[in-house]
Amino acid sequence: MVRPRTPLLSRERIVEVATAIVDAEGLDALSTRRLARELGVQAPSLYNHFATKEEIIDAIGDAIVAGVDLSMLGRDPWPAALRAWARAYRAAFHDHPNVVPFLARGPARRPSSLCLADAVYGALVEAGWPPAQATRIGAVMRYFVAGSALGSFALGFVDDPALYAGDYPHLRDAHRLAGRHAEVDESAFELGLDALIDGLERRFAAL
Amino acid sequence: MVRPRTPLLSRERIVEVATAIVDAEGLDALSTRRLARELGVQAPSLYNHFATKEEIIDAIGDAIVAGVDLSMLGRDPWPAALRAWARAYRAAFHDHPNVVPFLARGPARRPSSLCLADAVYGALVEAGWPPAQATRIGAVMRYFVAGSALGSFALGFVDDPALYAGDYPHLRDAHRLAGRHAEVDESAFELGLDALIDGLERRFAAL
DNA sequence: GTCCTTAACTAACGCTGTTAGTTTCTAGGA
DNA sequence: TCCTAGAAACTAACAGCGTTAGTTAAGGAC
Repeated sequence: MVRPRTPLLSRERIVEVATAIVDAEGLDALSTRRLARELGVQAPSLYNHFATKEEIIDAIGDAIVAGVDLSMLGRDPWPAALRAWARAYRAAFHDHPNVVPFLARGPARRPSSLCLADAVYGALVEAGWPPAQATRIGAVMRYFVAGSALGSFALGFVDDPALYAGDYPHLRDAHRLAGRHAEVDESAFELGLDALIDGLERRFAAL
Repeated sequence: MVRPRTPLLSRERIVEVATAIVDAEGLDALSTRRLARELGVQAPSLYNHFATKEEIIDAIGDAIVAGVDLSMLGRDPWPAALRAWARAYRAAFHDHPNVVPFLARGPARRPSSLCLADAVYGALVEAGWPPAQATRIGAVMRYFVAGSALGSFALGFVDDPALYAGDYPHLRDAHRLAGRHAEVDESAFELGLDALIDGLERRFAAL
């Protein structure tokens, strides 16, 4: 087959199928040949639409971040806005955990990441935070949300009492965490978010 | 060359050289052939000491986490201990940023990670935190530290005013962040740590 | 109608992690 | 002291990887 009557590929379709593969089987499962096969095409054809495989993953990340709701920023009072936005941010990551290590790494030239940073920073400055502090709060929130999405804390513990019995006296019941990982991770996120915003509000009051 | 009189390889030596490669050139630069070459050996020889390449990276991670100071936990008052430990944890990650995406991912069967979890959880419970809360605080701290080590926030911004001028009204000065990334990331970490522990102390007082 | 660009192709490069099978040395037991 | 088992190196090879070069035909612009 040479140039078909209607194009077989588009950036959108490539990103869509690539996202499905990564979500289902992880970043390592995404190879150019595999992706091309699912698109009904040969691998080198992808290079008509993306310069490198990394650029494809970048586009996946951009699409995910673009889906984060930012409407509360600059509209609601900053503590409530920050809280709601952090939840939306985490939810977006949570739906695509396999992309998080890539997302959180490296410079974010991605347009939607910049848009997000702009909205958060802008909302904080308009609320009365000094610019230098607003920058740092943006960083803190990214640290916390990215860290919480990077991998389940609770799933880090294996459901096998024998593993902990001997050497780790305080982890006697840690094997039970795996079964309740969703609840544990969720409530830990909420606890951290509450404590963080609480601490920030006190600093804001003392400005 | 066949079996030499004294072994050329040992797990320690392999991990040492592998760590140097990853630190200097990133995870992608670590291939079995490259690692073997620097060890003066052929690639398959590595498989006499490790079952897979992943196991080698796991050992790198274990060595890094094993270097984190835990002595303050259970000795100092919990807020001070938590703060000092978080700094030590971050510093360990900071020295090996290329390993963080791997470290923070997946189940931590690594002995030193379990040892660390045991110490943090134990210190909190002994200080008077209810077990369920202690678990969540451990998770929160891992979220925050891992997120902060995963990638520089400030380096996410390129030192080029033109990139932000048009579309991102609040990021007019963002291009200056790159030049001060160490200071910005450090002070953001300290701000977040302060706010977080502040918020936790208030919750502790209200128990 | 001509010409340039686009989007597909085939063939190939050097690299990757890993396995199989071979060889030789070391360590331990009879 | 000899024998054996296992350890630790090797060579050769496999399938798959990302990517490039060069080819071909269709589409759109003048």
